Amino acid sequence: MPRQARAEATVDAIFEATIQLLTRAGADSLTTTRVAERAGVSVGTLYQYFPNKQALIYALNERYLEALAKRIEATCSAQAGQTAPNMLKTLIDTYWQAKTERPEVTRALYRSVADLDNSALIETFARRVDTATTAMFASACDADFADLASVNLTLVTVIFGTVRNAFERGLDSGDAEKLQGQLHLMCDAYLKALDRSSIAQTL
Amino acid sequence: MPRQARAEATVDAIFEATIQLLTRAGADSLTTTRVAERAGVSVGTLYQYFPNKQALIYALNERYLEALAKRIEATCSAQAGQTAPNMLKTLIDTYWQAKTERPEVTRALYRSVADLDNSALIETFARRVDTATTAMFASACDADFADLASVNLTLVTVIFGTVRNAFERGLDSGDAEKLQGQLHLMCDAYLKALDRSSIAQTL
Amino acid sequence: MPRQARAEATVDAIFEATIQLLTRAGADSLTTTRVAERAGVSVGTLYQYFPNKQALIYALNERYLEALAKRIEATCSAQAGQTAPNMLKTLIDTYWQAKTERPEVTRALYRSVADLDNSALIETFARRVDTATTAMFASACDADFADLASVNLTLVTVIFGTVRNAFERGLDSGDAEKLQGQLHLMCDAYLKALDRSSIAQTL
Amino acid sequence: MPRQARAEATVDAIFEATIQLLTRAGADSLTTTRVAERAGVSVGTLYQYFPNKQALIYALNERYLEALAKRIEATCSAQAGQTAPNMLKTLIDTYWQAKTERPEVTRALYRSVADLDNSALIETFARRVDTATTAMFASACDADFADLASVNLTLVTVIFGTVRNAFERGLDSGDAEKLQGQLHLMCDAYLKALDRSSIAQTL
DNA sequence: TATGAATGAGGCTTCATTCAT
DNA sequence: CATGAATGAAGCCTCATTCAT
Repeated sequence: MPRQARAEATVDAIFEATIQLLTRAGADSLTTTRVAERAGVSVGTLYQYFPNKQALIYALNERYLEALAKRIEATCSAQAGQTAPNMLKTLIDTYWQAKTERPEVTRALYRSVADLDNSALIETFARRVDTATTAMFASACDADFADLASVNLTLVTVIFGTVRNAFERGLDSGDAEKLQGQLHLMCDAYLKALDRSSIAQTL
Repeated sequence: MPRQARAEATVDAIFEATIQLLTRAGADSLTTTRVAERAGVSVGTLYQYFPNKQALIYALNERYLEALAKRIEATCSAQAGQTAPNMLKTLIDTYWQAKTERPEVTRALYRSVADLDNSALIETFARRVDTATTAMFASACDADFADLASVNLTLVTVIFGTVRNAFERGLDSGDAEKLQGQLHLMCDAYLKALDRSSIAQTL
Repeated sequence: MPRQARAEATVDAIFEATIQLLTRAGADSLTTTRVAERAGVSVGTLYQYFPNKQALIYALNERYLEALAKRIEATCSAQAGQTAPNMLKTLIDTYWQAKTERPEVTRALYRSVADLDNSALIETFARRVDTATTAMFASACDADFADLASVNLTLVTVIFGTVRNAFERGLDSGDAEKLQGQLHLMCDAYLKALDRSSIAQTL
Repeated sequence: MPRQARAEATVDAIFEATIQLLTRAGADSLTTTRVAERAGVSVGTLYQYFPNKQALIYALNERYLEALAKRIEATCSAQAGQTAPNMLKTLIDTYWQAKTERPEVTRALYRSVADLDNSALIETFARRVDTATTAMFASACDADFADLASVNLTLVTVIFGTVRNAFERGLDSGDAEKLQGQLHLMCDAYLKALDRSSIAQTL
């Protein structure tokens, strides 16, 4: 147990140090020596846990996406059986919150990814999220989607994309809040439009 | 003028070489020597045109965003006086097309930006686009927006964000097309919803 | 005794692992950790038996040379009182066989010696061999050497040197066999020439 | 010309520095930084001429063997048409001299080779030498070899091997001289023995 | 003005060795 | 006695940048 625990603590410290360096100074100042130093371990130790620098960055992103996916899955479970607008609202707010609560971390991770083949990571994340949100939307008490897959893809892509773009633009909090509101509105409108078109198809 | 022309050709060659390297092998293989080599000039010459490597990447992105902004501005001018749905459709398709027609270049530039303070670039780009799209929407023959700034911000952020996210997910062309259609639908629905709510407010 | 036995087994395992690594991958992949791993013990244990890496390699060579010396001594004892040509033949064949029967091991040891001050080892080995061969040649029933020391040095150096050089050239087995035959011939001729010159001197 | 000349001077300096380090301190103190330092250039420059450390050592050995091969070829040409014993004497003395005149260099190169796949080098060298010595022996005015290839291989292997072994044993100059004399004797005796056996075959 | 050899700081990584458990 | 995680000095190599030609 002490072994296991210590190892975990070490890895945590390394991750934390990585994020700190990434936020403080930018991706190019991220050296393995510096990470180890700030984490309070020797470089050798770092290399005992990560075979190389890329693996460290990869693992960091993996861990972040893992946490984010869990959070979204929790949100989706909690919303099972609710109305679609409620679901949307919760999904938007959760994701927005997640990306915004530690903006430097978010930015740091976006940057760290630059020289990394993270497509596998992204795909895994996307699949998990898609599964969760699809299940949620399927359980909506007030809607029945003709093409759930398509609707789900659209909503997820729009919401996630919008949040990222809002983030990158560096909107001030006023604009951000307004935008968040408008996004709610837009997604709701989309659902209603779908409803109408599906009724039209049914008739 | 021959001097001018030669210089321009050199700079073009350097940019092209940069993109090629970025495309072929990833950001970490982008060395000034390699860029110069592929551009058919010496490193010294490269440094005659760019004070350092960052400046080169910065200029490359600047040039790309400049072209993209011009394209969007042209689209907006061309759509002046049209119906809002038409405007939306054109805007979405233009942006989507621009990001998709040379996907490796798009990806390369996304990556190149990693260790660059490109916020000024982004801001300039955003301002130009906002001006153009705002003017366009203001000229719509079938709509009159109560809070044009807000609507504009929303649409631009949603559209650009969605396209980027779609791009990053690596959607296959079928899904991409579906998504593009749904995005049209969603934006239209948003406009209609605005209309109704504005009427409601007016009453 | 169980203690003793276990220790010996461990040391054997370490030696074996060392040779395997040396054989498989070349001297630069020979790390203490890797040796321990392959030997099925921990690095700590390895350091219980050898104060440092050099000592391990030194001991390995020592052991090899010890075995080789023993083998040569045995051959020499067995040949006591025989004819000189028989002695030569046996000496050549024994040494050739010893270096050839596990060529990768031979090569591995040659390589391992690179950054080692093995002159003491070599000298000890040389002295033992010289003693044994000198005694053997002195007992030849058909010869009486005027300058036994000189003859012995010559024969031993020529034989050992030739075998090593043949080994390094990577001769195919056909050439190797031919060469071995010629070496017999040459050594015999040498003895006869000595004989004649010694008779000449006597007259 | 100045460019070419400077480059050559630089490479020479690097080689010289490498040999110095190799002789002074042993193979494991041979670091690229140290080589560059002693050669009076920067590491970067070293790496402009040699892609990595191994390549440097390889090139050093290549150059040494090239020079040695040339020297042997010259000796062989000079001896064309002479008597076989003269040839032998010259060959032995040349090789002995070459290996002995700068013993630290010889030793250093023997060691440097440890973690290098120099089989190609050795083979090339062997082929060149074999060609030269074969031609020489074929031209002997007093001998006609039934199996020239075999005789040549034997003589070359014996001579080169003996010299190396003598070298490694660290013989004092008295013993060395004696041994050299005995080697002459032995080789001559070998030739005579061949002669007799060939006559025997002819009869 | 173009060239490209030279520079050298600094990054990544390995591995012999130690020592707390 | 054995273990193996931790250490950190030190090696190899890259690459942005300069400057003599």
